[in-house]
Amino acid sequence: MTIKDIARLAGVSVATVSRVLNNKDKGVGDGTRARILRIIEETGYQPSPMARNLVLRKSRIIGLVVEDLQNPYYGMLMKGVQDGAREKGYNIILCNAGNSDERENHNLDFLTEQNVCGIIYNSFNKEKDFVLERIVKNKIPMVFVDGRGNMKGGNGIHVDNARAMEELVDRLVMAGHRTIGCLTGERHINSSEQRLAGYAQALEKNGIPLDPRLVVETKYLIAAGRLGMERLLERNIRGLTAVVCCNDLIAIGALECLQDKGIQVPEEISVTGFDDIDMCRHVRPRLTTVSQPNYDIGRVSVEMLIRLVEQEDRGRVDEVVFLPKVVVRESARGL
Amino acid sequence: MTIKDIARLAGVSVATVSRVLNNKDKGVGDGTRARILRIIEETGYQPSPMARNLVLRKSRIIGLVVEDLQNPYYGMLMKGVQDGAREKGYNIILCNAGNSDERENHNLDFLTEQNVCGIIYNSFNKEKDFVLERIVKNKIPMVFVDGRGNMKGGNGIHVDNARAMEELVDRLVMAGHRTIGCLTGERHINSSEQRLAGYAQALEKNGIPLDPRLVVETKYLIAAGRLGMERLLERNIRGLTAVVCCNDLIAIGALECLQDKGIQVPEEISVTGFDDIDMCRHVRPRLTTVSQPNYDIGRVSVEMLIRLVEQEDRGRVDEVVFLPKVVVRESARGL
DNA sequence: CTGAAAGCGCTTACAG
DNA sequence: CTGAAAGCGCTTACAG
Repeated sequence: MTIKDIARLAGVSVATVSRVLNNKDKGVGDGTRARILRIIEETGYQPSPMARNLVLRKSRIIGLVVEDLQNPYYGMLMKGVQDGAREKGYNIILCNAGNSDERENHNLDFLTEQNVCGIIYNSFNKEKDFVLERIVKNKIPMVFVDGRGNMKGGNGIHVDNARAMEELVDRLVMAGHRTIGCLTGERHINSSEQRLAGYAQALEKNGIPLDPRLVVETKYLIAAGRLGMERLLERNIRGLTAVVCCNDLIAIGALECLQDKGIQVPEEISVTGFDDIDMCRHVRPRLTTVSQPNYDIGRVSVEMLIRLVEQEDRGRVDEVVFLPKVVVRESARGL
Repeated sequence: MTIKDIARLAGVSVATVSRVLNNKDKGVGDGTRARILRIIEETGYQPSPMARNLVLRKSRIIGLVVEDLQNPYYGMLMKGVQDGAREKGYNIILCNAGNSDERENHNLDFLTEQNVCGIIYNSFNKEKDFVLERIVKNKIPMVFVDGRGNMKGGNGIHVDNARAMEELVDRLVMAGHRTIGCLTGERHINSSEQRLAGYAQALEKNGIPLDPRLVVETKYLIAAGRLGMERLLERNIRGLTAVVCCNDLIAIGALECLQDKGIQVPEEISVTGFDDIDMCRHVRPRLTTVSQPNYDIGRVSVEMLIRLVEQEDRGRVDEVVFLPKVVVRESARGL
């Protein structure tokens, strides 16, 4: 069943069918239009996206690159992106950024080969500027999710990581904590860097000097968080009563480490996370953390991208900033 | 950069370029081939998948339908499917089956409209036979993952849920448990039904009559597991020392319920899950469960599907059965 | 071994 | 308002 069949059935030319299909060019007689519509309905005809895309010289496929499919944080984001995309008739190709440049290059090859019409990039990692360059060179519209603040040339959704972390630490200080550790992700991960910056700002604001021994760099993984906490503990810092973690996975690892050592949370040490993944509600003590509207972030980013793709006004730079909010549960004392 | 440009640059016809691109029809002079290859290399030319698919009348897009994107169980599965697909140059369109028929129909519309070359279906739900019918009618090759045993006409990967659950319950009985509850998922979910069957078989095998009050139907969700456990407890069944759950989410809910009521796990009641999601290792006590090779399941299913798609021998029915294995952790006494 | 030509299913100026 | 025709970038008989 092709457009030709419909044309034949309706006794018109394919051009006319195409016109009603595209609903533009109002110039189609009401009678003709109705007849064609009825036939399309009856036959269940669906135009071939391949042919259409070929002539339009663009696909309706969006590339979505995330740092780690396994990170539960991405569930909602993906769902938001998908729902938004589907509503407008777009598809998603999902890519795992992983940690290697090779994989990253492979992803980009794949995406351009598939002729994606745009890319949503959520793996911002300062070491990966070559990615940015490649995409920009290819002139593929893109939106960065949670990239760094000054993504010149790219539109973006940002989460004000620094401010949220600052608020969290501020509240900790209000609650009487003075010696607060910080377990970060890898240095090249933007979100981690920003959260660390927020931590530093809060201390400064409260006139507490930042002791570098308080911060230890780990990775966004439970096992790494565990190790990080161990290392922090080994430093034997006097008066340590709280540690903020740059994501939930790290915090959960920290929790486990503390528990293994018989250190009470939050009585002896308070622990906080960031992201509010599902697990936060199910570990004990329940994790106090910072939540971001991930579903919305996903949705807004596709919408932004589609607007970009369809309007072709690629010059404009949009920016939407979300402010995450602190979710108080049980793992931090005094909040 | 199109095939025409390459042809011009190489001083040959597009037909020849196409031949070397497709690497078939050995009939291309060695010199010519080398020259063309070099030019392709130099220019970084990539053939348009749209054009190619149009003439070949098939896409290289695979539809992957899963029951619930949010269920952490799917992470690895998806990864396996993706890796397998990408290796062969296929794309994935991911769909959430959700619970409504409407959504399901919408998914199918979307997938056929996108002209997927095949479907991997992992949402088997007996109430959804209409889905099966639609797909079969459209003659789209598909493989069922963990569907029911007798998926006539469809190839499939099966997990021997019944046998694994039987083994688990068997071991529980060996360990001295005689009164074992069972928290199932919804009745129309195949995996749940099969796991329940395994439970029943183990009891029978051990000569323990099945008390229907011991089984309560819940859903594959933490909150539902909690409620289910509550209901089971309300029945005040004497001598209840263990409860097996048809998935990990339910088990985690059960754990929480028990904990709320101050009932010790596993000292007073043993609890087991199924699936071995990440969280199992991070709840306390760590959850004893049954693990499936999800990554492999994903990989094998794409490979199966691609073979099906490419060989066009759609008559043949393949079947691969995986046997999940029990993972002993802390939540069950005596294993 | 290689090329000219038709065709995949659509869209869109260009005429009328 | 409607149609004939060219063209999107490829593949594949059919000739030679």
